[in-house]
Amino acid sequence: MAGGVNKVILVGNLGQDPEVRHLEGDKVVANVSLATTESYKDRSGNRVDNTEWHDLELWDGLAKIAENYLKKGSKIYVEGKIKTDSWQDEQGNNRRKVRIRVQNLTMLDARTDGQGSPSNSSSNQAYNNNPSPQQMPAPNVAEGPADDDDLPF
Amino acid sequence: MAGGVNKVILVGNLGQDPEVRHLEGDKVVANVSLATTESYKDRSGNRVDNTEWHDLELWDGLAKIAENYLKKGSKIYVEGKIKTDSWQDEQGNNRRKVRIRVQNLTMLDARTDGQGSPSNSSSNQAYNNNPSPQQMPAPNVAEGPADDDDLPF
Amino acid sequence: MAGGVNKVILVGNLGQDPEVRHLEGDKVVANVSLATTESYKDRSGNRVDNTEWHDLELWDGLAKIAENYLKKGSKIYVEGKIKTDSWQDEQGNNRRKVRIRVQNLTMLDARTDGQGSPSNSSSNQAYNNNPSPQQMPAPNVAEGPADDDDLPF
Amino acid sequence: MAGGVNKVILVGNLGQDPEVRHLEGDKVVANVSLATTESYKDRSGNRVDNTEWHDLELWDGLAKIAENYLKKGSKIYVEGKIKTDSWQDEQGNNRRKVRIRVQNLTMLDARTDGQGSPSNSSSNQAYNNNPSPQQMPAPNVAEGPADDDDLPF
DNA sequence: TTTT
DNA sequence: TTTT
Repeated sequence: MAGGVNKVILVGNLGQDPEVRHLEGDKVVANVSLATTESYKDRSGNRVDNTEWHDLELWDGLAKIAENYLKKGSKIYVEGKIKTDSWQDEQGNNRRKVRIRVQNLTMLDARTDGQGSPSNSSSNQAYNNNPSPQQMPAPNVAEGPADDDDLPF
Repeated sequence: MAGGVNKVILVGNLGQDPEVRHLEGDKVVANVSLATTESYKDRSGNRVDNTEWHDLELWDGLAKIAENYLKKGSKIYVEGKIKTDSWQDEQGNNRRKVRIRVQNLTMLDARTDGQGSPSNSSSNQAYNNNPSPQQMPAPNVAEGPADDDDLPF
Repeated sequence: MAGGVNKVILVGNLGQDPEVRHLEGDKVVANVSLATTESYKDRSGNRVDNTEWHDLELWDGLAKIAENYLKKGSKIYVEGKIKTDSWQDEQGNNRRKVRIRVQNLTMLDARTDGQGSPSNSSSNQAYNNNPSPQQMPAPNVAEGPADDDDLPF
Repeated sequence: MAGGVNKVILVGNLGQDPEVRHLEGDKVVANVSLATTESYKDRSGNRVDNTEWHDLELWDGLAKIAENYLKKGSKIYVEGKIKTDSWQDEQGNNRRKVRIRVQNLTMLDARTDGQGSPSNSSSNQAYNNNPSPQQMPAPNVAEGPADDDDLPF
């Protein structure tokens, strides 16, 4: 035993729409590719962008949030942990893939008009009284069982 | 460009002594393998330990700290960012390796008597010979130029 | 002495325009009031919002960023540390005020057209008048000396 | 509503034994005073220690951990959120107190001999085979209901 | 592959 | 005092 902390905090944009798989037993996984870009000036004073791509894995309630509210370009804050998957490929080589298992997600896009869903702009009234998934993103959601109650309304 | 945050926070123990290389131009790199262990009870009530290994990369002042004060078993707090190195191997395959570039390091071992180590690793010698309580290492060091002043005493 | 970590990570919106003071010797301070809102359902299933207000203190380069780019409503990510100011008030009572000393700031608003503001606050003027793609703000800025170079263009 | 992140990460030492209160309905609260010390050299090259004291509040399972395993001097990692309590004092003045509501706790002391309890040194073997509360701290515990199962053994 |  |  050792105790320990394994925590990742990212703010970035999705490079693609989430890939969501519904598994047996009501399990859901979403895979999300997230870019974090660092911007700095090099010695010559030129601005340089440096982008790191992160493979996120979301389960159950968080996966449903991803499925329903995230898409290519969405900006999110996530908290999670680093997790390395290991396996052997067809040639018998040991392979490893590092992923971020997401434990908390906050959407950072403005929601003034349905986040790119073309129609259905919804007033705040509508948000409180009459939410529907297409209109109302989940601002901050933690990992947990796959109840529909994980959806934020 | 996009702005973004790419932050990792780890608390764990070194699996091995740091590997330190002195490069030309006073540059120093240390590679450190850090274990973070998560402990939980499975459904049958048995305690299960789950260890994740992280490849840390430290430069310059932080690398010297690693060289002089860290060894197998040391417990540390680090803050850094995820960074993927990509290259082609001899067979022409694209390879990727995820590392944590360390930006801040705090030593968490008690320092009362040589961090508990009975024997005489050379780093420990230096550690034990020189310091008096008032001079003991400031266990929290940030990334920066490789001055000797990065050493905490 | 003990080593230690004192880190705060916040994502929220400014409740007011920043208050900026230019001090002697080129020092600049900005005070910013930041709301973080937590949203949950109570037992009766009603959505409840819980807002915490944080007093941020930014110095020099970060203060200039605040002065030039932030205003009431801006959404930001900040990293900093907790810091308690203590003093005696006029009645001789000991008073304490907790502030967040900001060390890193990332702007999270979309920047497509002047950050959504229709009118002409002077900071926004500067923001709108000047920029070409190469000059756009680098939304992620760390604490450091008060050079104009801390401004992201 | 707004989404938002309010996160605090601290590593430090208890200034006093925890103060624990058992409330009706099986609720338990622990108040803990935690010091985080920052160490740096001033312009004259003298080492300066700067200590910040944090008022932590732990509930239920975490409070029991505090009650059973923490004491003056213990080193811990905590994760939590900032939370301001407001009230009126006897003179009718508005008063505010900032506290850290702890959501995660990791004990960082070496466990070689009962964390300062003088006897009962326990090998790792003992840890795996035969743990008893006095010997075996809780390495990493998250906030949750007050089951005895929150105790780590 | 994102974002600006 | 923000935000939705």
